[in-house]
Amino acid sequence: MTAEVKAVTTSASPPLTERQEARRRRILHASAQLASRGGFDAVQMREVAEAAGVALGTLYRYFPSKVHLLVATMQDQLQHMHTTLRKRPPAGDDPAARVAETLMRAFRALQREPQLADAMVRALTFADRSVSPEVDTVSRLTTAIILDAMGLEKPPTAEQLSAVRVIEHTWHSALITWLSGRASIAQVKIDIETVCRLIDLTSPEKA
Amino acid sequence: MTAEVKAVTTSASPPLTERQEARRRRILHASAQLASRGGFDAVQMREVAEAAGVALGTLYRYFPSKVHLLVATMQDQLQHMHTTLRKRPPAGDDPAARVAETLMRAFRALQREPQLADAMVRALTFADRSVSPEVDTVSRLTTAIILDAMGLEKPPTAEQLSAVRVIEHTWHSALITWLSGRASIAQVKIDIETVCRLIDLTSPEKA
DNA sequence: GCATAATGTAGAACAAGTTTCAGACTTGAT
DNA sequence: ATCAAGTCTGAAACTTGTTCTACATTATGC
Repeated sequence: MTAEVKAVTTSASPPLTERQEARRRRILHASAQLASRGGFDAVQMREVAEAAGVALGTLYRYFPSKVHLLVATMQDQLQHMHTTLRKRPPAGDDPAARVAETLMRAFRALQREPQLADAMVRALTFADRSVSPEVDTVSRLTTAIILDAMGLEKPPTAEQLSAVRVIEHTWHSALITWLSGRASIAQVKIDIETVCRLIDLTSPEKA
Repeated sequence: MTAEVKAVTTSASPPLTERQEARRRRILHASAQLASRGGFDAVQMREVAEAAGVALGTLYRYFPSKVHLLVATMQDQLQHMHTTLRKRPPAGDDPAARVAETLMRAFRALQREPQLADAMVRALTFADRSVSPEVDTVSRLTTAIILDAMGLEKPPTAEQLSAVRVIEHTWHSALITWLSGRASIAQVKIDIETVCRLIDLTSPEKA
């Protein structure tokens, strides 16, 4: 279980030495720490570097921009969440209910660290083309979590994958409206439940 | 038709003199111009001020941040689009098809100015709480466009409004994936069509 | 018309993300 | 053990969003 997670961490690129792995970890830790305090704005590159005990130039060698750093931080947090969620799979009867339950669980986790959520989600949606590979990794992780929650026996159909894409869209955008204070927690819940109905609509038995 | 649009432009706040209205318009024009060239990054406050022929301090009096400026720019563009769309309403048979058609039309309009779209959408999703009112206005405009496209005879049900919210979420998020090069135009089309199926699911006759 | 408050201007100053560079330290191959 | 290549450090410089200041212009109530 842990082994697989490791494999996803970062594909390709030359393997890091132990000291480098440790530096990378300190940086990500500092980033999450500062983000938890004051959100996106509180993650200041100079402060991250100092808190992690590396020079500013080194920080930029590991993460070529603030957005890269925060997206990597999100990757990191998502992996934790994925393994946590796997330990207690959702209990709903149908796939739609299970996905909704899983996403609401993730949402409650984010509510415990709203500032961290702010930093990560804002970075994710602000990311431009230069961050595409990293954002894609996050997206694949999210997809994996949702597919896991669906608990399908067979591989998903193209239609089901489309539904999952739309669920992801809704998830991200609903989070943003919540983080910027334009939607309540209750509203996000409704949005998630609404979009999850697409799963029933695309389940093979239906048609 | 034009009268109503005027009313939405900016609610409350003291009425502007003619010269002020003209300044505001020059600023928005400069903003859109620069955005069309190089997207979000190309909209530099000093350049906007110069192109609009106002002092930097004045620009900040009219729009308290770059994000405010770009969200206002989006408001402006959306209003154009709304009136344009109204002239030729979508022709589909059911509400879902009409909404999908309308959004695809809007999407094609954005494709003609991808850099401008980039600037506006990035600003919209990056906006923090201080921009909530303005972002909300954009959101209401978008909702209005979608409801228009549905062409309902009766006022929408709560369920239908939920569906519209989810459609909006998908619309924004799909745009972002397209703008950051992570999804093709075809993929966005599929996502829009997929989410629009929610409309059938929530139409009163169904239940 | 005039006093005055609000608005606009030019330009300096400040903050935080990013780049650059010279020199010290590690690492890996020989 | 040693040399070359690559990495890290510290510090300064540069960019662009934002704020501030001193002064000029405009609008408004009397």
